[in-house]
Amino acid sequence: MTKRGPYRKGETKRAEILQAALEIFAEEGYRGTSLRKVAARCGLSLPGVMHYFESKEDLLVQVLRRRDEVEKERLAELTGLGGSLDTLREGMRTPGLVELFVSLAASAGEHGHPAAEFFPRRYEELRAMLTRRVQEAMDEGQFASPIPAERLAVLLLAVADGIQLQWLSDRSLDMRTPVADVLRLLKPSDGG
Amino acid sequence: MTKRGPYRKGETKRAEILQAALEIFAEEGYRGTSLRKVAARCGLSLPGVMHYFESKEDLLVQVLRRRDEVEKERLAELTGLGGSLDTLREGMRTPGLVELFVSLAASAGEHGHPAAEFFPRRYEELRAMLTRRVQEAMDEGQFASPIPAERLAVLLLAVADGIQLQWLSDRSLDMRTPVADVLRLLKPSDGG
DNA sequence: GTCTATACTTAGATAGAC
DNA sequence: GTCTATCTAAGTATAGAC
Repeated sequence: MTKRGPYRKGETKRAEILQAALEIFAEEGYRGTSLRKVAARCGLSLPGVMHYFESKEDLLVQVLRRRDEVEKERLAELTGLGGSLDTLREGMRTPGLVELFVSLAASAGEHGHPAAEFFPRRYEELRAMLTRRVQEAMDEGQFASPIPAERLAVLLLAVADGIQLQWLSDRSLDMRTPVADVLRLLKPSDGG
Repeated sequence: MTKRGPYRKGETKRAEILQAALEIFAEEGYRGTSLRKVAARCGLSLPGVMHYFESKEDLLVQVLRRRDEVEKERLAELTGLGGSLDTLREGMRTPGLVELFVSLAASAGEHGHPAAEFFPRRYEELRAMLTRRVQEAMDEGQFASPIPAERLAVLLLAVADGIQLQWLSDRSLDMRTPVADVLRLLKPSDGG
């Protein structure tokens, strides 16, 4: 039987385009990559690609969105906090994707920009998820701090994002260490 | 007497252009702002502006560079760690400048891009400065942690940067809290 | 609904005159 | 040092074939 149910017609093609874009961005960086190039890899013309997306920015955001969905599945399986934060970056280990992520994050404040819809929601969800896991860790006595879980979630997310910025400038930097370090600061045994 | 000494001819005009760019970016965001617009504010044509800069990206980076020099002077006056981290962001409190900063940081890994020269150096300097101040605080007993000062510097910088990413998506977020929170985690009295 | 061809518009870059 | 004119690349919009 042909694909029906949850998949509308054309969804498979759209996914194919996003996949092609993802690959090109990962290989050559997303800057200096025109949509015509993405189209060529799919054997399409530019308007052929634009049939599936409202604008270039829309396509870029959907690349991230797709990436996120894959991550989310993995995150759902995990319960640990360290693993969650690591997973947040694992899908972003290629420079091209990190560049795309950071660059679009810069547009999250522009009204009408697709990123302005994506990022606030994404951050909300991530903070909520992290807050739960921090709270769990505190309940279990793994963490101890007078700072409420919500604020620690903001803090942890900031570390995970911020280290990526530094990593773009210095790829020899290990991205796991800072995350591990904050978590260590939260361990009761490490207090003065 | 006319300006001589350390200032070459044309430096004043270059500064004027950077100032105009800074203002426009602060007012309207740097995206969607063409160089022709910047040129117009200076009473110049596009080539008139390009005479002073190798490319648009070059101009953008120099806007950040200029901003940084102003910050550095303030930073030199401070000795406290919290104040240093706060100052790092105060010059970046307008969304347009934060967007510019984040967006260019995304290009720091591209060889040949002006940002690839600016950001690694900037981060190096900031980490060195923060390392010194963290070490001082530890020596004075204000902080206590088995984690070495260098790594804490990376961590603190990540928090300061990362919170800006979240801020772009949610401007109601207070950027000082997370920085204050990490510093609090480092205080010996807060251990479990 | 899917896709091509074509044309439009903007923006950064460059050449050469003054 | 600055302009006019021009070039090129890229995103966008339209018309229409299938």
